[in-house]
Amino acid sequence: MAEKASGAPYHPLGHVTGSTKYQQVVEAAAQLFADRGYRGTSMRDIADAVGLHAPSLYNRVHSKADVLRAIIDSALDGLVDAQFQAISSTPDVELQLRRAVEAKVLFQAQHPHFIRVLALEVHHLDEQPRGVVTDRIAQYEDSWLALINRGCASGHFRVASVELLVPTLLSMGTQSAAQSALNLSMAQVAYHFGDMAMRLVEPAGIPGRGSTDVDPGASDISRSA
Amino acid sequence: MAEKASGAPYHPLGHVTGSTKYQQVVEAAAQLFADRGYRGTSMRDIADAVGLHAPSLYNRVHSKADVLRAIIDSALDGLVDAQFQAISSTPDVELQLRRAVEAKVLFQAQHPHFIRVLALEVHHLDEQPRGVVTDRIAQYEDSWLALINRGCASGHFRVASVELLVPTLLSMGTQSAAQSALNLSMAQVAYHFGDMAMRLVEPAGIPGRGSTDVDPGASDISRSA
DNA sequence: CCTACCGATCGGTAGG
DNA sequence: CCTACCGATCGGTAGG
Repeated sequence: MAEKASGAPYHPLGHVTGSTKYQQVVEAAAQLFADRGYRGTSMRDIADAVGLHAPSLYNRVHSKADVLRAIIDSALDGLVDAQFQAISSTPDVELQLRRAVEAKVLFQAQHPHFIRVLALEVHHLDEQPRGVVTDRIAQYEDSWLALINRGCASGHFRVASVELLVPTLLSMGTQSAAQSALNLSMAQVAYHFGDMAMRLVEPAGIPGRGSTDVDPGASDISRSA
Repeated sequence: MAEKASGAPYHPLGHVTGSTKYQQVVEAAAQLFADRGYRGTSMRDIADAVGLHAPSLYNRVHSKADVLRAIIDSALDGLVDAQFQAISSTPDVELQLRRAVEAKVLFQAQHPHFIRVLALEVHHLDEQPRGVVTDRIAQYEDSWLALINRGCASGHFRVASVELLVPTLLSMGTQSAAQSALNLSMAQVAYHFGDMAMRLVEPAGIPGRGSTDVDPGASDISRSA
């Protein structure tokens, strides 16, 4: 899926602090894009970060856009893989959800720069590769939707709106800044988010309120503007 | 707080489709920054959007960075105001939380471009104004933390980690794309998110699991990388 | 609010 | 993997 220019072999999840120069370039770019944005980072910035001059970068990559594409593909590879492993690890839908959230939160904590670029910079891709990426993102979100729907169908989950729940689950643990300030391990953070997810799907619902009926007028607040 | 160059009066929440040319500039810039990013948008783009030539923009604003600052201030004004109104509307901490979530989700749905710029482009501000903005964001987040802590102290809420809950609450309804595809009104969407928030704080916890003890090893999943 | 224009920086190429 | 350099575009100014 991702492309490269020279002989460096591509490895989907190989950004565990890369050994090849290509991986070093992609990782340095991910950190810079995450900090300053895609348009706020020049090829000279990336070259400096890996100890090269800007024109020499083009022996490793085809273009700046290809570097962005490699980062986004890598991030998506990790998320999709984590989701696949969580779901295939057990037939228990509750355990699937808990493990899916934990695996996602852990991957996000381990690769915050890639995740941030995926979340913020997709719109800088050209139309064609952007379509491929957004299709893949849609597939990934559908796998979460299907997981929740399975749990609802089997009676293990009860949820007012699957379409509003899934984005909430997907946003969990996205801001790694606050987490690192806590005295919790990544595994503990992941576990807490798993707990929150289970709360959001539990069939018991909210005590003191019998159903999940929609009654928007019950607590409206008069707005100023 | 926000600045302007000419005689246009500044109005904190005045971006209800602006009447003055200054407001038109800020709103057009918000939409462009949200779509293409701050660095991906030129002053010429903004000028085109309001029917001016680029140099004429400087009769309305001091610089491109000032436009970004005005957008971010406006978004923060709206969030802070919504939070203040929700909390001061009732002494009931549960109702405070529900209304705070609803008001926040509603404001986000009404001003998606301003919210997106606030979330994505703060790092393009110069160090001094960025410090002011990040301080204000921290204050805003603290008001959520205090709200949850009040509920926990009074026994109305029970939560495993306030520090991990608050970011989850703050991320609710941030992606307005999925919401608009649903056949729900903004008020209904807000109500659903309010429900989710109440689920996350309810003292009953998760049935079938007695406590909120941390036991990260219970459901670990072997990772590939 | 316009035309004309500036210095700086950008992604990328030439040629070795 | 380097030096030298290109056309394009940027934020912003001059001067009226």
